[in-house]
Formats: sequence, structure tokens, C-alpha cells
Amino acid sequence: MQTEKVDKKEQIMDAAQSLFAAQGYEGTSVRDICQHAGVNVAMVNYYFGSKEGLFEKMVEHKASFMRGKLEELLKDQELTPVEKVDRIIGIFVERMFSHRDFTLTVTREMSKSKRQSVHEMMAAVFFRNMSLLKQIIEEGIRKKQFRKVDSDLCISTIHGTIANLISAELMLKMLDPDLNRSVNLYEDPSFRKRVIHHLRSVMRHHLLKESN
Amino acid sequence: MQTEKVDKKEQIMDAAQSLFAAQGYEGTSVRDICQHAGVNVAMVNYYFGSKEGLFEKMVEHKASFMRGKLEELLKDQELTPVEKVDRIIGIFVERMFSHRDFTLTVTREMSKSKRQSVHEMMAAVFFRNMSLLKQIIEEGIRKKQFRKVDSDLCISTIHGTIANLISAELMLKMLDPDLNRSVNLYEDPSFRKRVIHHLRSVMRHHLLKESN
Amino acid sequence: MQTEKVDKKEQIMDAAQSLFAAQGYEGTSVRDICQHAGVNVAMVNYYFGSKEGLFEKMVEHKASFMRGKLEELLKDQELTPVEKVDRIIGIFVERMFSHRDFTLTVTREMSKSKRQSVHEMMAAVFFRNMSLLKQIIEEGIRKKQFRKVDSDLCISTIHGTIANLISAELMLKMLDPDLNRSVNLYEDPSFRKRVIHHLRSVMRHHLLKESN
Amino acid sequence: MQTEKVDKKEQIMDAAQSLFAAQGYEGTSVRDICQHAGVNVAMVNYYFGSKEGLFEKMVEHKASFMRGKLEELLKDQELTPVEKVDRIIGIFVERMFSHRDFTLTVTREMSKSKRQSVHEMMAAVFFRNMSLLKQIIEEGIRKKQFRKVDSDLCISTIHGTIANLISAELMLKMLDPDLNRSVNLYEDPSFRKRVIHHLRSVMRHHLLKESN
DNA sequence: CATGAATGAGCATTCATTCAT
DNA sequence: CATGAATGAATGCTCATTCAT
Repeated sequence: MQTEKVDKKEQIMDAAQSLFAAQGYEGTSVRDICQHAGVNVAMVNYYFGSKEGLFEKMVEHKASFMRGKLEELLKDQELTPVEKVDRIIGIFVERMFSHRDFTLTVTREMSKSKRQSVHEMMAAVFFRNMSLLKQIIEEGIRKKQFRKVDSDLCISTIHGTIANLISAELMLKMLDPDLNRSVNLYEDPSFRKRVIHHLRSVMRHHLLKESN
Repeated sequence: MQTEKVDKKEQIMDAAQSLFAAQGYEGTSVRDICQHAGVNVAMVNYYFGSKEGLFEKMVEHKASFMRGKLEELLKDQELTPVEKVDRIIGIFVERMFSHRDFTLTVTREMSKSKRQSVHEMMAAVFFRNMSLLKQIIEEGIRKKQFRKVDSDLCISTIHGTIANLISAELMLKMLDPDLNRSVNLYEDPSFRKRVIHHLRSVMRHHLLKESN
Repeated sequence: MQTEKVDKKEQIMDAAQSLFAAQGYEGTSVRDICQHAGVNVAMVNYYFGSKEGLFEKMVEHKASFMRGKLEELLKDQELTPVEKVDRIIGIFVERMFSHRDFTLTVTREMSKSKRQSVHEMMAAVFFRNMSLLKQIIEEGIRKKQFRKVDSDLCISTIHGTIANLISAELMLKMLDPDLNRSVNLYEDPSFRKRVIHHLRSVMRHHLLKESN
Repeated sequence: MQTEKVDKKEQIMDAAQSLFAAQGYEGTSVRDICQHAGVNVAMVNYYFGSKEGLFEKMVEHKASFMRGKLEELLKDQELTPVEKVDRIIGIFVERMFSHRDFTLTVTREMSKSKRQSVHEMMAAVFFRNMSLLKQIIEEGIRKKQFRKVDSDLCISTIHGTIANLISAELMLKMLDPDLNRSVNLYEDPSFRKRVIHHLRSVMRHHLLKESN
């Protein structure tokens, strides 16, 4: 079946994504992935050529969710720069939380020197999204609506805050024991709201010449 | 003899730290570490019991640099809360940049489900420092000098920004090509100043009721 | 359709022959063969039952070139024994050089203990040709034209010399660097002539009671 | 123990030699070799780096028996060229028969294109011995004791005859059923004598201007 | 306290083959 | 008669660890 085939490849990529997130790339064996995906060990090499090929294809496939909306945002003439930043923060939090396995994996593997090509591919995927944010901030500065902030480091602040919340779940729950109430913190709408509100507040205070 | 032993242990931990940072925990073999440290393969198990034991001891040993100064800071009655935050940002940037191998490793391995005990130990190490920062922020709120901000998420913003700068070096250099000039970005004093200034500015705008 | 099938079978056997010669039986994968033959992986098992079946069928099919002329030679009453030996040497050199891939493969695989049936089949193929040569030599001895030579070992000398030239090409070119001039040594008529002349000379001196 | 260590390496090389001879290089697995040698699978990689490394080291180690005596022979001023050839034939037959596993393996693997370095190493090993024989024949020609024969092809005749007898044992026994009497043909002194006598006779008739 | 040798489990990958269509 | 997908066993090799000294 056509659908069957697609399913197997996707099953493998799904299993890979969650196992890579939980155990890291090297900490996850192909056997592990195939067992979770319910397919034969040889299928990974049959479909993806190698474990590394699977990783690359998985990143490419899963990264697609990030593309699209951001470009529209940039072109929208109706929105003010601060509204754009507000929206971009919302999109980032929603997407990175929804795809936290992917976020975790990419964040972690991006800083390794092994597998240079994968490394660069991931940097490029992120770079694309991040440079849009940079353009929006610089647009705000040009329009004199924003202070002359360090746009590159603003990106690290936004992205770093969200990534940190995902990777340091345990520490976060030690700091705020209330968070243990949520069965799944990142799917809890009130937590998402809290994070979005915090980040928007931080950025508004930082970017706008007169704080609200 | 006594010093010899200590040296070898330290050599192993040094080699482990930099290799774990570059290749990850599972991506680094005990043989690799021992070869870099110039010691016999059996030494790791001899001294540390296991590879995992080495990791744990290495984290404990290398984490010591984080302790000390922060407690003094909290007790210092002369400093205002905002001055404390400024100082703490300076300390964090300097230390995390100086010990970026350690930061990278801990950030990455902290989010793995395997090796639960290590996981918890690392969270505890970080928690200790982070909760001091939290106390300072809440002290500022109590003294009506700060807005009623989300202190837990402020910690993620500070820590996440710095960690992001360390782990996403490649993407950062794609955003700001000027950074390629530095041979070693994280040792470059002007870059450190830039980061500290950005973070202090972000936090001051966010925390203080009237922006400077 | 009918021709298509035959073509595909032959394509597979052709690819198999040259790959087995270059890499050995075990060193060549069914996928390799099918890729070179431009057919589906499953075709080998479909047509030949198994890789071993392909090997057997290929040997049988390719061995046909050896049959035919030799029987006529034996029956020819006009030719003297020494003329028959001369001719047989010519035929062997021409054929073994022209089909050096086959010669190489058979020579190599004949001495393996695995795949007993293949082993015996190949020995039988060769035995058939070699026993004709033996009969001719013994005819010469009977007719008192030849010395009482060791006919079995004469066969090894003729066959072994030619086979050695094919399998030790590299060493041969080290001994006589002039041979590097030929792009394809075994297709070079002057080299063939040289080998035929050498072998005829060796055998004439050995067989004939008075050397020419 | 010092002796123990040497023993294990040698045990592995011994097992490798006989299995490579029986099944070919690719047809023999490292597990197979280690099982026969009574050692752990990892020892091959520990001692020899890889299967290929084992092959190379084994060839180098086992080839040593060929060196030594031949050089002495060349220098011996007392012996006439024909006596030298007689002796060299005796030495070759004795050694190649005694080390028929090695002979078989090298003959077979020498003609493969994979593993180029091994290929060249083996050609060099053989070349060394064969070029000595060439020098002796050319010395005989220079001294007008031999005909102007093709010295390069004479080498193929001598080496090829012996190699053929080793690799085509089955066909040989079909030609001369008497040979089935010997439990181990190649260790049977009468067969060795027969082969030596044949080859000396062939070469004497071919080389000497007046046949005996 | 130190080490080279050794181990067995596990790794990613490839194999010849078979299956469903 | 033909095929792309799938399989389980085997491949060479590396791993963290242990052992004998």
C-alpha cells in the first residue's frame, strides 16, 4: 500500500525523534528505534541509508512545521513591529513546546563537532527562522519604535529562554513546586500562557522606548 | 606519589570534560578519554568505578567554581537588589563562558532520561545557584524596587540566554558575521562585555519600575 | 518477451562472471551483480534459485566455449601427436586468455571446501578437457614419438603456466616492466604469441626424444 | 606470560591461515577464526586492528619461510646454473607443498582488486623470490650454458605447475586415481619426488642446449 | 596503586533471501 | 514472469569493564 510505505518511514522517524530526545543520538541504538517503530532493523538502512541519514531526514522532515507562518508575518503591513514580536514569541513558544522532542534533540546535537554536515544543516534550519526575527527587530529600530538594542542577542534571549524551559524541566520544578501539578507541563495551556506573557513582557520592556 | 594520583585523576577529568563537551557523553569512549589524558584504559574504572562514576565526579568537581561568591552576594547588605542582579549576571557570564565545556555538557546531558542519579545531581547543582538568584529577585519585589515579575522564568531567561550563546555558536556567527573575527569568541573580552551589557539591560528594563 | 528473458539471464551471468573474477564469490553481493546487470535484486533468486545456483549455472554456461574443438583434434588422423599438442596449447592460451575472468574465478573457487557440489562440477568441467590432452600425450608415448613423460603433471604444467600468468599479472609486470606498455596484456597478440611459443618450446623439448 | 601472548597471536594467525585457505578471505568470518583459535572475538581487532590487518600480518609472518636459503643459493660459486635451478625447484616444491594453505590463500587473493595494499604486498613477497630464479636463469644464458629462453615465463611455468597441483587436487585425482591412496598427497614423499623429478626434467630439457 | 590483556555484550550495517502484489 | 518492500541472520568492529599480575 502507498499509505503503508509512508507510514513505516514516518513511524521510524517518529520513534527516532522521541528516542533521540530522551537519550541523545549516540545513546539511542538503531535496534531501539526499530523496536519502538515495530519494524525490522534493516529498514533504517533500507529507507535512510544509515543512522545518520535517518537523523538528517528526520530533522528535515520535522523542521517543516517552523516554516511558513513567519514569512507572512514579516510581510504583513498592518502590524506594528511590537505586534510582530509579540506574535513571533507566541508562535515560538507554541511550536517549540509542541515539538519539544525535536527542539531538545536539535538544541543538543547542534553543538557537537562530530557529523559536520548535520551540524551545518541544523544551524541553517534555525538560522532561517532566527534571521526573520532579527529583521523584525531591526525594522522596529529603523522606525524609531525600538531602542537601539542588540538584535542578535535578543534572539538568544528569546530562543534560549524557551529552550532552557524545555531542557531544564527538572530544575524548573525544583524552583517552582507548583509546576509538578501538571501531568504534562508543556501541554498545559496556563503554563504556555505564563511563558508567553513573561517573554512578551521582557521583550516589550527591553525594546520599547517608553515602558507600558 | 600522592600528588601523582591526584594529577592523574584531574587529567582524566579534564580530558573527560572537553571530550564530553565536543562529542557528548555517549559519543565519547573511555579509551578516548584515557588516551587524551595519557593514562591506562583501566584507570577510569579504577579511580571512578565506571564511566558514569567519572561523569558524576567530574560534574561535582568542576561545579565547585560556581559555589562561593553567590552566597556572599546575597548577604551583602550594602548592595541594592538591582546591583546584586547586575553582579550575578556578570558572574554567570564570566563563569559559564570560562567553563563553556562544562556548561555545554551539563546543559546537554541534563535533559536525558538515562542515568537518573546523574540527572538529579546536575539539577541540584544548578538549582542551588539559581535559587539564590530567585531569592534576590524576590527580595527586590518585596522591597517594592522590582515589578512583580515571574522570578522562575527570569532565571530561565538569564541562564537560557547564556547557554544558548554557547551552544549555538555556529548560528550566532551566521547572524553576525563580525563574530568570526574572534579566534575564540568566548574568551574575547569585548564579546563578554557585550553579552553582559545586553543581559543587564534586558533585566533592568524588565525588573525596574522606572527604566533608566 | 522470450528474448527479453534470455537477455536478462545472460546479463546477470555476464555481470556475475566479471564481478566474481574481480572480487571473488563471497566478495561479490547479489545486489552488486543485479545493479551491474540492470535488473531487480529478486531476479537472481527468481531465475537461478540462489546465489550458488547462479554460480553453478554461470560456470556451466560459460564453460561451453571449452568444449567442441578438442574432440575433433583427437580424432584427426592426419595430425602427429606433437602437432596436436602444439594446437592444444594454442587453443588453451587463446581461450583462457579470452575468458580470463572465467579462468580466474574457476581456478580460485575450485580449491574451496564450501559448496561441495559446485566444487565437483568445476573439477568435472576441467577434467574433461584435461583428459583429452592426457590421451594425446599418451598416444605420442605409445607411438614412441614422445619420451615416457609424466602425462598428468604435464597437464599441470600447461594449465598451471597459463593460469599463473592470468592470476599473477601484477608480479609478472614487476618482473618484466615492458609488459606495462600493453593496455590489456591478455588481448595483446604479441603477448599471446610469446606465451604460446614458450609453452610449445617447453613441451616440445620435454616430450620429443630429440630436441629440434 | 610472554609466551602466552605470542601463542595467542600465533594461534589466531594459524587458524586464519587454514580457514582462509579452505574458504577464502571473504568466506571466512572473524568469529570463525576466533572460535577455531579458542580466543575472544575482540582479540583480532585488539591484536591486528582489523580482519584485513590480520590477513596482512599473517601473510608477512608466514612468508618468512621463503626467505633465506635462496640468497645463499645465488651466491654459491661452486654450483652450476643447472644445479641451482634443480635445487630451487626442490626448495619450491618442498616449501609450497609444506605450506600449501599459505600458497593457496596467496595465489587466490593475489588476483583480487579489492584491498589494493594487501595485493601489492603479496606481489612484492612473491616477486622477491621469483626474481632470484630469474637471475639464475639469466646467469645460465650469459654463461652460454642455457638456451636463450624466456626467463619470465619459465618462472610462471615452475610456480604455476606447483600452484596448479595444490589448487586442483580434486581434478588431479580424477586424472590419476592412484593418487587417492595417499591420505595426504602433499606430505607423501613419493609424490613430492615425482613432482620434483617432473619439473627438473621439464626445465632441464628446456634450458640445456643438449638434452641429457 | 597500576597495567596490558582479555571479555562478552552491543553496535551499525549488509547479507541472501522471501513475500505480497 | 517481475518487482519493491521486507526479513532475520550474520557481518566486522567497538564498547565499558574486569582480570591477573
